[in-house]
Amino acid sequence: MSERLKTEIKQTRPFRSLEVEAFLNIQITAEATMRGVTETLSAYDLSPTQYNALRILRGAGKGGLACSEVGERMINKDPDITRLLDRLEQREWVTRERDSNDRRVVTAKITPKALQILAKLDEPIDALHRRQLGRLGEKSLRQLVTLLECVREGEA
Amino acid sequence: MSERLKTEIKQTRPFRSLEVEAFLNIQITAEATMRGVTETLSAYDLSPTQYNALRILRGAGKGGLACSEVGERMINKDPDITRLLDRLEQREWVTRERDSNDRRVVTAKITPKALQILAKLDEPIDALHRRQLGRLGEKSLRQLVTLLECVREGEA
DNA sequence: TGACAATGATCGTTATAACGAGTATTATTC
DNA sequence: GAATAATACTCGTTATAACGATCATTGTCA
Repeated sequence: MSERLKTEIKQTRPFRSLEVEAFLNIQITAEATMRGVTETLSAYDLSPTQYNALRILRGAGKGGLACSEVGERMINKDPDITRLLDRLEQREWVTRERDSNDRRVVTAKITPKALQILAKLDEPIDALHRRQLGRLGEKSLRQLVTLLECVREGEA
Repeated sequence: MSERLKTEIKQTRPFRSLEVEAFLNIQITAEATMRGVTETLSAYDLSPTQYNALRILRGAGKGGLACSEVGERMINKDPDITRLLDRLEQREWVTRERDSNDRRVVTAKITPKALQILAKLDEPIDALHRRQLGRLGEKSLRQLVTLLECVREGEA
């Protein structure tokens, strides 16, 4: 961030406390780092939410995952997984079928077509993260991760 | 965050790199801390975006602020400030008028009604941030802020 | 076992976000 | 000083998100 903008933030947002400053910094940094990802994904007409869901399904492997499990693992808890998966199914990036054991459950699986797209995206996305965060070096990154995990401790 | 969930994240999202781990931690923490704010605001039927805009206009003082300036200072760069302000104006939280010097510019000002609501929200929101972040203590919070600012340095 | 609660997913509806195109006003350039 | 570009905002449209209500299936317990 430029000195100009940093100064402007301090001036226009007179922090009432260090906690508020930290909160805003988390939000702004999340937004700033996400923006690059969104731009990279736009080449494939893929939203961050959709990308997140596909990454989760890839991670789940061949067995697929129940819709509700996908929802729980999403970064932003989308309250309507059904229609998110509807859209992914329409594009043939996901298949769904009812579980035979528990017929309430619908299991979603990622298709080879989507796996190909994800494979193409891996390199650019990794490179982007290295550009955005690599500068900090291993020690600072570990520190950052630790601090952020500590923030979330209280939510349990 | 519970150990259970932390373990689950490591298992289900096998990080390809420390940078990816940091990126996801930033996103998840931003989402987690924002959730509480959203809940607090819901009592006043106020979205985080609207709240952010009102906070900016309060910070701008009596002179108000051009629509575009509001947009630039928003956390999430809403590409359609017009309709965001439309909705705030309908609820009589904002007034708008054309600048007489430069008639392209529309200046928005916060109303006393909105200032009252913000005043009521200040205490609960601050308390929330203290609950979420206060546990870290001053030293860790400063460290976190510094690290996050450092992440954004590269964006300039 | 039959009533009732809990779970998992879907769908109807409304509000908001996202993407472009369009309009009015001011600045620039030849 | 007329044509062009740049700026600041507005608006039409489509897609997505958010909020509830609903439905089918399974679990619980008297």
